[in-house]
Amino acid sequence: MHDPLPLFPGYALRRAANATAAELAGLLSKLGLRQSDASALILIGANPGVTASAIGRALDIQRANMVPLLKKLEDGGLISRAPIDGKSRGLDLTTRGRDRLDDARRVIEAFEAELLARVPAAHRAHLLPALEALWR
Amino acid sequence: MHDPLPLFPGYALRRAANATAAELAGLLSKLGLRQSDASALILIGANPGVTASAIGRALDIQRANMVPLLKKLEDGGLISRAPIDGKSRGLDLTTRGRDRLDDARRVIEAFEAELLARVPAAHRAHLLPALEALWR
DNA sequence: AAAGGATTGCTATGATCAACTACAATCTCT
DNA sequence: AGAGATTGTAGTTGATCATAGCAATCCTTT
Repeated sequence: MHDPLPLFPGYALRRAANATAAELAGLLSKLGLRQSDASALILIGANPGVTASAIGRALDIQRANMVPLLKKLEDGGLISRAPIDGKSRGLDLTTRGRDRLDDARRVIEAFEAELLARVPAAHRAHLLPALEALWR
Repeated sequence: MHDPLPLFPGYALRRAANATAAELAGLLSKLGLRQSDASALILIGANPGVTASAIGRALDIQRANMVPLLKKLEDGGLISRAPIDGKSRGLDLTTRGRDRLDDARRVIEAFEAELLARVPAAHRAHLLPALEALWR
């Protein structure tokens, strides 16, 4: 069957993203995390006391959709919230959350390394700059 | 706010794919098409008489989910189905479907060209090969 | 030619995810 | 003090995708 689609960079981009996202999701699910969970943990770990809104902005997740995400993390004992002022609450990792983040980071970094290894050496260094140009 | 995520190629890949997919979806919606619709039209146009299952395999869409997709295209008068044998039906573009495909192709090709133009020339030629290595 | 297994198209259902609206409380700027 | 923006939350909706099951048909092997 003749299939011209893979020649479109945009199509290849979507297929590659879907395929790799599915792989990573499978790995993270063993830790009980989705990608958005892991991303949030990473950001909270790197920015103790950050607000839910700020995380949402960084990850392009609507404020409203942060609610169930953070609730799950809190219910799982991974994060805690402490009032900053009357309306904002700062997010922090619990000890448990820090451990889980360490696990997730190991999984993610191994996976990212494996991704790069798939790319022929001649193209490898160009991937990230090219993607950033598309995104930002 | 400190955000280490964009340094991960896999993360940049997902963000770039989401951003560009949203842009393309906006363009195609003016034609009343989603990406999967347009992809199906392209494949049917390139392979007259192809079956629904074959399209699904090429696009990684489950057999069951092809049903409403093709139904919409047929209801819109873009494709027709003719029995191949007792159980398979061959898909073809109607005149209307061919016209719509031409429109879609123009939109997509202009968009793909614009995508490539965003990528600095030094990286441009490396993008497609790198993506294919990740995907296949 | 008969039979077992695979394929096709379809129905129906459920899970998941993200977008949206709306709202009250609070902050910030002038 | 007041206007406008921001924060967190609830609730709803729509789109997408996976799954399981089914009847009809096909293909291959014996």
